[in-house]
Amino acid sequence: MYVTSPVSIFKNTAVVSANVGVGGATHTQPVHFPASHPLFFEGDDAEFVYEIIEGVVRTSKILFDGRRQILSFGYPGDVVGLSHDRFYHCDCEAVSDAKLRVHHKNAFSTNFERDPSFCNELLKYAASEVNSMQEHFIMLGRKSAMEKVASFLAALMGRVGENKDRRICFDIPMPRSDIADFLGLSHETVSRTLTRLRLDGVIDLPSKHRICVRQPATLKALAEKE
Amino acid sequence: MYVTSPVSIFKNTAVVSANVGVGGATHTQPVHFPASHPLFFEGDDAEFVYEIIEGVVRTSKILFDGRRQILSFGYPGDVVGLSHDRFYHCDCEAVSDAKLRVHHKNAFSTNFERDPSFCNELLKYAASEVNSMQEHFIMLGRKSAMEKVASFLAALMGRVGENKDRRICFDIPMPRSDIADFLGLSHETVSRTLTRLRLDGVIDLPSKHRICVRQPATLKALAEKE
DNA sequence: CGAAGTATTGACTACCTTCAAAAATTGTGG
DNA sequence: CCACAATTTTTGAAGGTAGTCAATACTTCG
Repeated sequence: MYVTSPVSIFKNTAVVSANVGVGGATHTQPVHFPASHPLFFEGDDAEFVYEIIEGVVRTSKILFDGRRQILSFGYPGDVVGLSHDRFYHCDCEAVSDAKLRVHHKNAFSTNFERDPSFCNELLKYAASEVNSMQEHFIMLGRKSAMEKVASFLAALMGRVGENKDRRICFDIPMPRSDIADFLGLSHETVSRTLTRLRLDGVIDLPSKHRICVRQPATLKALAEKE
Repeated sequence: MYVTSPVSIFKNTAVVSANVGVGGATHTQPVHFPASHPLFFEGDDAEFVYEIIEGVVRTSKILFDGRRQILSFGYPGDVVGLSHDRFYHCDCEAVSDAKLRVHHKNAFSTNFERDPSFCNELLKYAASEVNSMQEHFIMLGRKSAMEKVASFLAALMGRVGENKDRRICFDIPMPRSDIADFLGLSHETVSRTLTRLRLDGVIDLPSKHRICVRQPATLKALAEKE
């Protein structure tokens, strides 16, 4: 009935992200961005659109007193940096080392005129983007810490998880504080919740940046009910 | 630098809302919906798009156990019910008595093909919609109860406030529980926070559904810092 | 006027945050 | 390659903000 893909919370971007081919854009060489390197800042001239080839980026907004809300994690196939006006509306940095294809914004807008169906396609992605953001509203507004963390892990599991002897494993390239700022929690609470999941036998933590899910069904259940 | 309008949090809709003219649609008579009357439910066939002429509607999502997150309040000029697929992705009800113009979805999609600039226009609105939703992320994830309520009142003030002998007054058609579910709070906390604002002399509450702001500057300051 | 729904207020509780310190990991320069 | 510094993560203890439960007041509506 409800057709949101489990990975949707990772697709949000600067303004609109679209997991679509960038038809007609010049094929530039992917550019390497080292971990923590900024792509752009809020208020900058929105000159470029970034297509993520490899690695992970984060988009965020900062409040005057330093409080931060991470809006999205961008994974390969996602696009960040689209804007409805001249400016970027959030900060964006590489989480891990990343390879990005950099397109000039005009490569997009001229496409709209040449190819109306491309605009239509983008519009659909924008709509599903809005839809996935609405899911995140419930997460931020109405879920407990355990539900938030479990939802986050379950989504990552669905998107980048790989089967390894009965467990579903994946990397978590971002630090705990990023997860915290994405879920509206403190990094201590994220850490404590992960520990509890580990002690309960739901997950293993072979290293700080790697998670193996022993009980996927339990994790999914926790994502909706604690 | 940041070009979000202060009213933006009220524009979010079922999937995409657009405060734009519905060019080319047949001009049907506005239909009256009494207070609390549902427009559509999540999962329903997304047959119609609703243009709000008068009154207020709310869009929401319900969790399995009854927890609710209100996604948006729709005011005159807003459009609700657009979907990227065949189905609605949230519930929608009239908050107060409302007059709505009901368009068949085809009136929109055929427009895309006839008029590419209409699609482009819609895309821009979708992008600014995403932008305003991102503001709401910070609200839900990182703001205190006082900041949330103050932000909400400040936004309403900017959108529908009217000057009355040195105060800015406006109606609040929705019950406290709606405000609570929009801000991710309990209705008791909303009530307590309004009382505190009243005792502090920032607002008057001439009736349950009416607010007069005595100190607009203070209110705006509280919206960002408590 | 009485009933039902909504709003306010109070008391208590709990979840999460904050502050603090220790442990683990990562990075750097010799 | 190791030692040391810096950062990140974990864990602990204490406290606060907001939630829950409950009772009362207020509105609205039949």
